[in-house]
Amino acid sequence: MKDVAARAGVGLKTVSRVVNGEPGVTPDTERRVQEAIDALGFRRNDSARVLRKGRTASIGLVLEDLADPFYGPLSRAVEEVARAHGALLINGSSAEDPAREQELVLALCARRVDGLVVIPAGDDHRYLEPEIKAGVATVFVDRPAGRIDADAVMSDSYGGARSGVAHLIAHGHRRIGFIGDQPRIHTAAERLRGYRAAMEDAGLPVDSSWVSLGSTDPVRVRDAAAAILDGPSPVTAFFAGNNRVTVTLVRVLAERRRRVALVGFDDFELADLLDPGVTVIAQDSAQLGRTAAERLFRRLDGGRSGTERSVLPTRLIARGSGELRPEG
Amino acid sequence: MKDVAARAGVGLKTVSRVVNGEPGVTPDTERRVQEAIDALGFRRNDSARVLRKGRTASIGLVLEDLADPFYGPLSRAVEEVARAHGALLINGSSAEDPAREQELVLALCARRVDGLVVIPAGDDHRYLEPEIKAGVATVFVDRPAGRIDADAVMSDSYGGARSGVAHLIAHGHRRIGFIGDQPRIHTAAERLRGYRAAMEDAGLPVDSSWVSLGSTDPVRVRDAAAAILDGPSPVTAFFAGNNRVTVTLVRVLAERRRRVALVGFDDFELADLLDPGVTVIAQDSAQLGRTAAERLFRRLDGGRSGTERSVLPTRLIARGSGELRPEG
DNA sequence: GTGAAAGCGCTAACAC
DNA sequence: GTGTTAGCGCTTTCAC
Repeated sequence: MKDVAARAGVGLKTVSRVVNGEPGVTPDTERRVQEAIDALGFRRNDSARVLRKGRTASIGLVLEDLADPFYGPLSRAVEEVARAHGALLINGSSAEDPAREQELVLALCARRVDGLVVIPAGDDHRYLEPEIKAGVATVFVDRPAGRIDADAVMSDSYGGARSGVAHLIAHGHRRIGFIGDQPRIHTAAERLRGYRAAMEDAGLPVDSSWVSLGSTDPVRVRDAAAAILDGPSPVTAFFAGNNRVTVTLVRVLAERRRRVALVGFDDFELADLLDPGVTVIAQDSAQLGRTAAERLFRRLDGGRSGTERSVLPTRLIARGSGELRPEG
Repeated sequence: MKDVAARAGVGLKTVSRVVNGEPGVTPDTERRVQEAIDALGFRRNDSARVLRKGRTASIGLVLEDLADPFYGPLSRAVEEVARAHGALLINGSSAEDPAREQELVLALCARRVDGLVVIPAGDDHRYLEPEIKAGVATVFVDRPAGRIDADAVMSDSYGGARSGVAHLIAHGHRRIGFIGDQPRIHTAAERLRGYRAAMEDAGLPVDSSWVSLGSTDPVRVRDAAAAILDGPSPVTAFFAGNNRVTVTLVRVLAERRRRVALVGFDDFELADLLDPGVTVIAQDSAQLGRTAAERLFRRLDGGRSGTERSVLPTRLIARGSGELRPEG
């Protein structure tokens, strides 16, 4: 910038004005400056700008896994909102590891992102307290923050699971299995709670052998399903705790002679084209991201209100697999 | 940092040493500094650090759409490599709009990212020349750069399409349709070229009504397929130019009485569970991202060699839809 | 082992 | 309209 000023024979501040489109420069001067800029291939260094202005015009997004189809639309929605506010998106995957989440969040704070959208992997976010106090707007998505009071935007896991299981019960099932993610993950626990509530509503007992929580690794899910189906008290239907589990269960069930009903949490592409189509409790992950990002920018734009929690509704989409009658 | 120094009763530089784990500080001093840091909730401001050091330890990734399943694994792979090199990933979607791509790339350069991984939307990247000259390492992925000489990592679109179409021909098809993305997109053009080559290899004519290039919007693809199937010279098989097209074609073909064979470029989740399973030319998008990111860091670590182009092989996965015999 | 001074590239505040 | 000065928070250099 100094070089540009020298070359154009003007002061530093005049260049700054031109670069930032500020008023108060004669067209003629502006032209000279512009020429110098082009000749030197000058581009403003935003790091210095940030240092001076305090705001980075960037927000951080921490999620579990960029490659998971559930997060694609969410991430995209956050990006769109950020873009509309002139901000860039820096993102990182925690790989569902609390330590890595913290490392990532703190790295983003060190970069002085203006705000943070976090899909938490851990359940203790007290490490964020000083940052939030220092002005980093933070919104949690999909799951609430642990041990601190913070904004959160979530889907109705409990209600969704409850209605999904009730749907299976309404179709005559009495022995229903539940395979979900690790119980320390909030949504997994909530969905399990929804399952239990639906069973209890209908006066049905839950055999502990029907419930399996753990990693969503296909091998684990496959083993769990086999144990439930081949055990002493086999189920006639499954409720799958998420996307990944549903897909694996579709594979497992396709290999079996006996038809087992299935309702999964989360919609997924091509669910309608499978045979039978997979009945799901759909959540709108893009809407989740959009709502969170909008909340974030509202905070950044001065909204100093208390923390809010929003719960977005889910929607049952019947496609066949959840309407199969009990068999065997 | 100044505050920390004051509180600990030491010089600024000593704090800096402690924060960066540099040697030359007595354990006792270090402890005092650490206490002050904790008490004040101090975190180093990386913007200032960047300004001084010149490197940001972050790389930019520009892709078409974060929500597209093809880019998830790619993005994830780039992130993993970046992480291994201690860098953060800033990313943005171009939405296949050249202007937006340029805007995004320049914004990233203004942030002084150390390097750039770009899936180009446009076909003229001369705007990047000053940046590259200024030291921003840049690697193009999936498609080559336009009008500049730059590193690129791509899948073998031509060869893959050619082998896919040859596969259909080997199963008795003589009238094969091609539906692909807009021809200005390099991969789309290459795949079309592969299609033509395979037809020519077999001495088969290509009726111009069999070929349709354009947006991958489902409505557009659906209309194009209908026109080809209901036209005067209907095909007995389709080659789909990408992921999105394949999925739409699966839907279209499922609604028809007559079986039409299908081979698609790009694998996708659940392709094996459809009926018939979808035969695809698979490319390894994670490997694409990994290779590109590694090339990038090799450059950043001083590799000053000339530009390289790598072409990764594709793999035909036969699942049924591509092995259907001509019908009608 | 430690600290003072200079300066990275920019913008805010205030002269001219 | 335009230029000058100070300083954002850190690292570098070099003296102690």
